[in-house]
Amino acid sequence: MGRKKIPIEKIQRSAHRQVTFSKRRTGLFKKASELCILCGAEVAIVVFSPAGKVFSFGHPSVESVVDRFLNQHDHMNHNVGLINARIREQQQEEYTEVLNQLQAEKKRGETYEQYKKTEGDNHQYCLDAPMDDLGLHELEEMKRTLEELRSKLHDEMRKSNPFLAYNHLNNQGFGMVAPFVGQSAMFWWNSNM
Amino acid sequence: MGRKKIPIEKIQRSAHRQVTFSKRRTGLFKKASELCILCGAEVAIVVFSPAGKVFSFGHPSVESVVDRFLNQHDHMNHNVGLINARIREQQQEEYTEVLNQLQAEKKRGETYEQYKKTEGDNHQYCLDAPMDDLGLHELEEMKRTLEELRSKLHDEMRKSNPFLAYNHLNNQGFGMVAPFVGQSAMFWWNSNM
DNA sequence: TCAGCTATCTATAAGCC
DNA sequence: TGGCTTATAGATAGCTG
Repeated sequence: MGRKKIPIEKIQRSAHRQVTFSKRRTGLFKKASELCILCGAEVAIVVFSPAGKVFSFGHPSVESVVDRFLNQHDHMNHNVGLINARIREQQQEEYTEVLNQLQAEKKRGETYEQYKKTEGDNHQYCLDAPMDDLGLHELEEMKRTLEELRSKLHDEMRKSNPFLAYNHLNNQGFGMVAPFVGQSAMFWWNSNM
Repeated sequence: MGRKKIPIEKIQRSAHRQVTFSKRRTGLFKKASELCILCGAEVAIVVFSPAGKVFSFGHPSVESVVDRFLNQHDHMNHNVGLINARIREQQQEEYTEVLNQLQAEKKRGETYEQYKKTEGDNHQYCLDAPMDDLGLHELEEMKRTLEELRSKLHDEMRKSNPFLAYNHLNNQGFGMVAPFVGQSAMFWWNSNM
């Protein structure tokens, strides 16, 4: 692709190889995200550069997909894996985020604008709204909203109520999205797990 | 790509979506293999179709790459976990004190008993239930439930999956009740707080 | 390193079997 | 389903600043 066709064999020049690695890795992740959006697939990608640097892409997260792959017959591990996966979603490699931002900027408008209009500018989302149809843009926006909200709450709690601030720092409770519950994302916990 | 440009959003027609999924999955794996060959990278990809069918690509193998990924995350996050544990310890004292203050503020009511009856003894709570009427007792019960859950999960994870156990010990996630959000209590978590 | 810039090359959306 | 074909959209190799 590009100015010349190159043979599919190891690129000898190190600098050249590094550039190609970056570009193609980005392209690979973009393709993966499109596959997720277009087809509703779940995808996890882990890439190690020759230098040993790691990059990953995951939807809904690397861990959830990998765990499902490794433990398809173990429901306990599956559920626990999902919990942890959701918790760690925000630790995604920069690529996922950057990619989403890029897409958000490029594709801003259309569906997203409509969606935002109906939601208004209050940046409030109903958490039990159907999630299936939300695309990356919306999810990204929602994530930002949650982060903002969390930040505000954190500050608010600290100055108004030490107990809540404590909870924030210390409680071990789990919040989890249970995507398998149905069309709605719901937050729940259960002591019998 | 192709005859027409299509928007990157979920394809509605099922048959069409299935075709696109197959084609793009093939393309994704091809891109991945080229990345491996051209740049000497290690790549693992796991894909679940909406129907739940799994496909994977790995070089040298999915397992080797995933293992490397998981181990690396363990190491990276280990220290963070230690720090957090210490923070929690330091907050313990304050928590106890403030809890007493909270007790003074909260009133108990029959609502709790009714609520508990309808829920039965399974210790399962639906988080989108109205929370406004929950008093201190209820909150404490919830807290105990969460602590039990955490403990069980911890044990379970330790014996079943060192990686997950790691996650549990170190995750920064939290569940919290946000009484001011509205009539529903919502849980969320965040790995960065 | 790092971000554009195109000329080219590849992937693929629609069709058609 | 699963291949082909073809017209286009998208990815990217080689360069440049």
